[in-house]
Amino acid sequence: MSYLNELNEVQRKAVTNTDGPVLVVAGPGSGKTRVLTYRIAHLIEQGAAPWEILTLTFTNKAAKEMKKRIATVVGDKANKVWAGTFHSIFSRILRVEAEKIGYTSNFTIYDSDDSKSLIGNIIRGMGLDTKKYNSNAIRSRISSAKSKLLSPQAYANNEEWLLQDRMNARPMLAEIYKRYAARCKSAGAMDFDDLLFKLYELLDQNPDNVKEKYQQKFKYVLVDEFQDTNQLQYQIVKKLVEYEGSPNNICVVGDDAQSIYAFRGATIENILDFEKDYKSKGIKIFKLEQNYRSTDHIVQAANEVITKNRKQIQKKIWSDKGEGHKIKVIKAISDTEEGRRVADTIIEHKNRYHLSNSEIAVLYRTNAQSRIIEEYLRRQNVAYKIFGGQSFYQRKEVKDLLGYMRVVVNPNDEEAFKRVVNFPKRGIGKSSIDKIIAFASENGMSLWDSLGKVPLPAKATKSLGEFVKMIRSFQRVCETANAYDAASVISKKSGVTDALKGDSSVEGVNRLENMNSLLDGVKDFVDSDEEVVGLEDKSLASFLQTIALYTDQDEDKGDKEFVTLMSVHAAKGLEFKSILLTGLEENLFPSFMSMDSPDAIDEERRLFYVAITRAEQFLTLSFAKSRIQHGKMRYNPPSRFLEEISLNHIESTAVISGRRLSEPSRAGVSGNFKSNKRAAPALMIDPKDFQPSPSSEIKEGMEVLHLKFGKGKIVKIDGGVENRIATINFSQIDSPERRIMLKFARLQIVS
DNA sequence: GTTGGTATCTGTGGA
DNA sequence: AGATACCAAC
Repeated sequence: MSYLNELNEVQRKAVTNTDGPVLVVAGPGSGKTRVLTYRIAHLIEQGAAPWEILTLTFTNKAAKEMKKRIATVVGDKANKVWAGTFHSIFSRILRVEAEKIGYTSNFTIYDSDDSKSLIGNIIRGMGLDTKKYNSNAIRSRISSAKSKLLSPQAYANNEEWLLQDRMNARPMLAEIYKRYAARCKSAGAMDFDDLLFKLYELLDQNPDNVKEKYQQKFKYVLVDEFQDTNQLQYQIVKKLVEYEGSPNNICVVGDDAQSIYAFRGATIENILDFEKDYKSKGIKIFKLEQNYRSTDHIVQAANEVITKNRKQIQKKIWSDKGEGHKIKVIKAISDTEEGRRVADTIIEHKNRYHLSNSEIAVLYRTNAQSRIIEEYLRRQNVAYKIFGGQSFYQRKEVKDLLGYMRVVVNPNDEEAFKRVVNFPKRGIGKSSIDKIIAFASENGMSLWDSLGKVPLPAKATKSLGEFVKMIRSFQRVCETANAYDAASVISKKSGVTDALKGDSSVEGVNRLENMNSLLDGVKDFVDSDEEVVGLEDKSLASFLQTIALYTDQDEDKGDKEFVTLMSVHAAKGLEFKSILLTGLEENLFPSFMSMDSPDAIDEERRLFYVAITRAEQFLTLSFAKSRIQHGKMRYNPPSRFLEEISLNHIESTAVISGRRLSEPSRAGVSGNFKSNKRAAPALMIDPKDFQPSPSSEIKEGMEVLHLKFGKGKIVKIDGGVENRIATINFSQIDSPERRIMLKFARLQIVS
């Protein structure tokens, strides 16, 4: 058991206390994954059967990584451990038990686009105002209802929720939820929340004692990232663990300070309550506070920031890695300058500290920020890879081909049916489809089953007949063929690839390539000999269920060296020698969505905490004074989180672009990063009196007004047509001569 | 039913 | 800015 020697004392206790309930509070970089994997390995070494161990994670990647590390201790047996995401493990169980809840095992998984589209359809079908009933808002409301265990019936009887809906002028929400659930059911589809909710219902209703079956099967239950679970997930876990005579072998691992998924129903109360819930069962609690990842300036900055939050489990992370480098702050004038300077910093890190690309990551709050960074990395010839954002599976052409596969596997799948029934065009238009939908939902049937029962124009009837025939022929292929052979036939005969072959534009070629990559993906799935418990066949149905829950960061890095670009959310659980965290501005990070809620701000702060604790040695924080957001120039002040780090952790007296940052601002706010007089003078002009002129009208010699710099005279204009730069002499400020990009400038012509 | 255009709005994170 | 929704003309 040499692996026990690789652990510190607390870690070792967390690994070897295998019986009864255990809570491991694990700070960032404290060896959490090591504890979890060694604990599982230890269980197996002590005689537990691998298939009796259930380990729930949030990403496929985490599960995969864990299995790999378990295998280094116990060998191939590791593959028999049930380790996976909540969604993937539960969908495997539901596939087996589908008949018990009125589904078939080839049910479809609706992604959020499918859900949104179906909800939009229902709203329009009910004749409701699509502005009041915004399908995204409705979808997230339904999602949060499910995550709080509210079925449509329970919702309709819940005064609190109904009242909230009335106050939001959306009294029909309960009805929409009811219809949505019914439509999913007749389509043989489950959305992401259903994968949890239906399992809960299955265990709760317990047909054929299915609950006992799984209680007995899973002797040990482990949950990673417990702070990100929602009520529903916790209740399911409890159902599996709690029964008469249960040993309560449940181990949850998490860090309340890293809870960043409240927006999808996660509740920090789960980890806060866990202790209480299992006190009488002899819970043991272990706190991992030593950070093995980062040097001290980074660790202390993180501690400082997180103390500003109100609710938390007391703990203080520490490191013995030495002081390390101070945190560097980049203050950029614009988002493009930020991109340029981020790229410069990366070059510097590579040259001066000999970091390789793979040791560097650029993080941002929103995926939309990646574009500018990308541009400057390309200019500097730095290899990079963007994670997240629009995923491969959300591209139109990929969805089209997937749509065919889905209809073949489950012809009741309404969203897939709508997508492909008239693609390529075969003369089945909106009105025909609307008629079918109306008939189907009135009779509680699927669209597919309604075909032939609805009178349609002759042309539509004929094409629909051919469509049905084609799908049936694909289904026959599927009876014997594996996923790849079936997918190849479908892609050829359905006409989706032919529709693209004529398109020789760059995008067209790209689309065809994407479709081919999808086919390659099917092939990989078929050829892979990796053993996954609960997933034993290579059918098309099996492929679809796998990829529905498959996400972005699964692809291996390969041997290519690149700088990683990703959102802060996506970076959770990862670490890099150098982290560049960008866009630290109010309304961006913290997000504007969080501005009116202290709880939401706390969550943003935890997100910031997650971001900075990814860094091992170098942390660079950047913000831009101006940035194009949603097509408009925005001027956001520096993020409050920057202010929350004390200056002694920040590099070189905080001189940034030649100006001291630490001068107190005029308003008397003791902010380190609040603008001071020289950096950005207070407004000289009342915005009410200010009307910017179109930049195209600005010419040399004119007198103009600037909100902050006051009156100025245009000395000269140079630069290209698209990028005219004016040199302006502002007589009212200290250093009067300024060079201003006209396309960004807001100037009012005086004369 | 299809096509192409304009108007509108929304606007984070992700299984 | 970009996607989507809607509308008018073919």
